[in-house]
Amino acid sequence: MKIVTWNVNSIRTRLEQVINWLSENPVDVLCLQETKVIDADFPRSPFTELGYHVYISGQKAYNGVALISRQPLTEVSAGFTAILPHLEPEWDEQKRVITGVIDGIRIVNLYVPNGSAIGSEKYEFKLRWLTVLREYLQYLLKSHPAICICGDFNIALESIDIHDKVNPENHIMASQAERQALRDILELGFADAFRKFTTEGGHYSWWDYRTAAFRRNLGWRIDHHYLTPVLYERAKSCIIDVNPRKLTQPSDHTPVIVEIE
Amino acid sequence: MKIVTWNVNSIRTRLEQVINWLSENPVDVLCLQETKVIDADFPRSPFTELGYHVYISGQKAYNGVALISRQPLTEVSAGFTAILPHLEPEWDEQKRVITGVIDGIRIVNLYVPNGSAIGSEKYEFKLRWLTVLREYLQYLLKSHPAICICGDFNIALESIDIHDKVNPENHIMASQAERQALRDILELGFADAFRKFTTEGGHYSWWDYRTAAFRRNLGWRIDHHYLTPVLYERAKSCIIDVNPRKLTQPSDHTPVIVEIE
DNA sequence: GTAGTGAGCG
DNA sequence: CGCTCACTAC
Repeated sequence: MKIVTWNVNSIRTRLEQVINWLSENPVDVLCLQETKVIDADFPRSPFTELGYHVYISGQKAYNGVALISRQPLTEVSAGFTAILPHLEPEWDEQKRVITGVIDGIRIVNLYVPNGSAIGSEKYEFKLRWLTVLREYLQYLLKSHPAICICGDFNIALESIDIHDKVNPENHIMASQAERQALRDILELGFADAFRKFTTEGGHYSWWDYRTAAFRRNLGWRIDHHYLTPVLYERAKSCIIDVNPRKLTQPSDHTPVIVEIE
Repeated sequence: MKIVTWNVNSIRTRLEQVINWLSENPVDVLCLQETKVIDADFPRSPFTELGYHVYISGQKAYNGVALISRQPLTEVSAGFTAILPHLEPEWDEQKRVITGVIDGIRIVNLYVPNGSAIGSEKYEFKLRWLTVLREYLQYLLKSHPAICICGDFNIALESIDIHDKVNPENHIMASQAERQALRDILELGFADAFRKFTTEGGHYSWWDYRTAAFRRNLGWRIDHHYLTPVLYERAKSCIIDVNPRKLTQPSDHTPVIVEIE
């Protein structure tokens, strides 16, 4: 089974590229982030016409996540509060979480807040959001030994995940507090699928639109699959497909594909 | 000699279509309207690389005219005040007029104000603008017997120039006052090149983007070539090329080509 | 419906 | 840089 994460930066703008890619890469589950569209306007039919099932949680202009699955998913839910009813409903105003189960694997598709700048209000929100995510995953782990969390984490855990033109410690997406918050989550029992197969640096999944970052390969690896041990064992490959980033009018992110046997 | 008028509705958005058309139709002079770009940002090189000379008068966001000529033009000037220095400079704030001479023919490329709605302030401006245009042409006629005025006139003179789903008299671009203002200009000594060759209706140069007007052929003939007698005699054809309007992301106008022997 | 602008975001 | 929105124009 192939599970893909791809921040498409507007599904309406990127629809043709996503459909072309999916036609050539008929993966099992495609996890999209930053769809930037309300559910009523999500372009479902191009996916259903390819034989996929579509599960979405979107809003106007910002955020938005989607699960596109060849087989129907079960136990689909959007947001934190579906799993953690005690939470304030405000935690689900931003559409950043959707989950479903396929073949006994719970897939959690995430769009982690960007955080803007270290110390900003949005930064503090990002850190709080990650503590809620930890609680959410902790709950899911009670009933699901096989969990794949994937998405745009907006965090690079190690310096080899970032080009060397940047001082990680002082940069959003690489600060101590962000990395620690993510490590606290992984300590629940998740491992980075990509690092099972690739130990060297220089592999990135996002390049800033500005400063010709892609041409100069000034990238970051911030799109991840984190697997519980039973799945990590079964992981057969984890590949970043750089090609979509080379197209004209690309997303700033490119797809990452994990294959689980 | 072939002289073309084409309201391109943004030369930056339409550049590829215009260049493709010009490559396949290597006309002598291409008169563009609604270029919607300041002179510094006009895409000159695609035209110069085809061997054309470029003369422009543009502004930000609105209006803008250009003369694209295979041979260099002489006596090029933009605006009314270059010819009528007594006018208030405000008359040239909107970039709607450019003229130049080739082979003894003075070409006047116009983007007549749209007028918005009958009775509006913009409507009154359109009518006043047409009286200034009359004065401008009257002056030019003193020294040039061979004049071709062409462009987007935003006026359909006869009911056969408009599809029949509209009540002309009450419609902007067809009101009595607009038609009379244009007739007052033509009485200086200009004749409609298109009507030398085609007497029947149903030939249009503009279709509203809205209401699927092109598919239903609900068009207007508002892009014209008006010729002084010496040129009218020499006119060999006047053709509306509907094909560019059929492309994806077209201008709402399509080119009109007059051939002068 | 399809251009343009400017602001907000990342 | 490239996406959103809300606005304006035609």
